[in-house]
Amino acid sequence: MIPVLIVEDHPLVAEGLKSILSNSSEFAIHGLAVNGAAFKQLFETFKTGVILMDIRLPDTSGIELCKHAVASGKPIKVIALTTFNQQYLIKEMLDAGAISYLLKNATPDEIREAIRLAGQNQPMFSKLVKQQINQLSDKAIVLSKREIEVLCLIAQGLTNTEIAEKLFISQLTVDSHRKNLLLKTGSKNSAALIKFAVDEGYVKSRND
Amino acid sequence: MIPVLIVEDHPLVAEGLKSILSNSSEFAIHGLAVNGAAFKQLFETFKTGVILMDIRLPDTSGIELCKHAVASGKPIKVIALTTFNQQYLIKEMLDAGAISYLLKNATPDEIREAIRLAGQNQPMFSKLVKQQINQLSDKAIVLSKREIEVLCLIAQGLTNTEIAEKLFISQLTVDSHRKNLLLKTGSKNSAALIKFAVDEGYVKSRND
DNA sequence: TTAATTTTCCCCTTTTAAGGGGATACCTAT
DNA sequence: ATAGGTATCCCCTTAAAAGGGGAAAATTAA
Repeated sequence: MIPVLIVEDHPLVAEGLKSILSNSSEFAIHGLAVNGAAFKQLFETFKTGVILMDIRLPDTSGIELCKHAVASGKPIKVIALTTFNQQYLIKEMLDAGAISYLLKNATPDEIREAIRLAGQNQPMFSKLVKQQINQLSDKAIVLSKREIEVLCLIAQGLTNTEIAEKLFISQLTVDSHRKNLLLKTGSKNSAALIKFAVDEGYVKSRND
Repeated sequence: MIPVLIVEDHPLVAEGLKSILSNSSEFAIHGLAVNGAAFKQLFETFKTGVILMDIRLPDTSGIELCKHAVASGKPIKVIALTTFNQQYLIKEMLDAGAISYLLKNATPDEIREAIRLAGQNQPMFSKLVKQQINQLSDKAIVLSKREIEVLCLIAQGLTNTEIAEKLFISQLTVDSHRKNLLLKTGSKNSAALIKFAVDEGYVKSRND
């Protein structure tokens, strides 16, 4: 019996997970956390096993919770289970110590298999996630903290002058950041840049 | 027993739906369609009842399927069940004849209640969807076909000149469309415009 | 303590977008 | 038939972004 802790705020998905795991005697559901606070409480009594971790949560991020879990030193494995297949998030999640990364369109079989594998310390990734990871090693687009900061302000419609005022730096500096953003992301202009930013998860869409 | 037809391509969500409906003797699951083709086939033998309809599907849109179902003249009710709460999609779906619109973070109780109500020809909407509908009547932002066309090309990074060439119209016309887009959406510049466009579902994000 | 990267700042020119107008032809639905 | 919106095209000016450099501090990592 592999103990499983589910972190998932969507009732329907949580229900689906419970359903596909409870039919088998292989897995023992330790509990369901619908937010970060609930997770931390449930995690205290979780000695070993696999954590199915959603990333976008009401009060915090699955990335933070993953770090928290890994830092505890307990023999646990974290499997990310989310709708987002952005390089950015995948990298953060793996850096945080997750062993596997599945998309929410995964089949029940895939999820069960991922849990089994995690128990044997073996990773598993959705097909699309694998592609992203391959591209990661190839020529990863790495934006600096400041660049992401500027990017988000651009997405809000601020001009370089306004951004400069907001960040207490010269407009010329913002100009540079903007130019580097276009260069790094390969975008032709602001419009394409923002499209890219939303696609890659640098700027959150209202629907994410 | 209310017959229910589920149209849902995410296995986990489908599993969740089956689980919350099969525990009760109130509902009879007629079948699960994971795409438009499967739906049309299952729908042929579906005489009456409620359809839980996802919007984004692999081969088609739930909006089209909803129109198809309503056009059949059968005594059926369509409930939209999706992650998207964009005004644009809500309007399209309701225009297509859906009676209710729920978001995928709905609770099992809410979903069961929505099905019951639909059986009595009564609508039900998620809280956030209600807000969107209220705003719809207030001051709906309605973009014309051509404007949406231009908007998508702007999101791809094309300049007005390039868009003009592509659409075989004058650059000045594209200029006008762009100005109207900024005006209608209340955006200050292209960056904010594209952010808005993705948020509202006019431009599809890779993750939608 | 180097080396590498990031952040900061500056020069220049050209292109594009934004902001302010207006106007005509074309659908489409009442 | 006429009104409302759409789509088209045109004028003007100013503001902002894009594209091309370069370079000195400040961090951060090796």
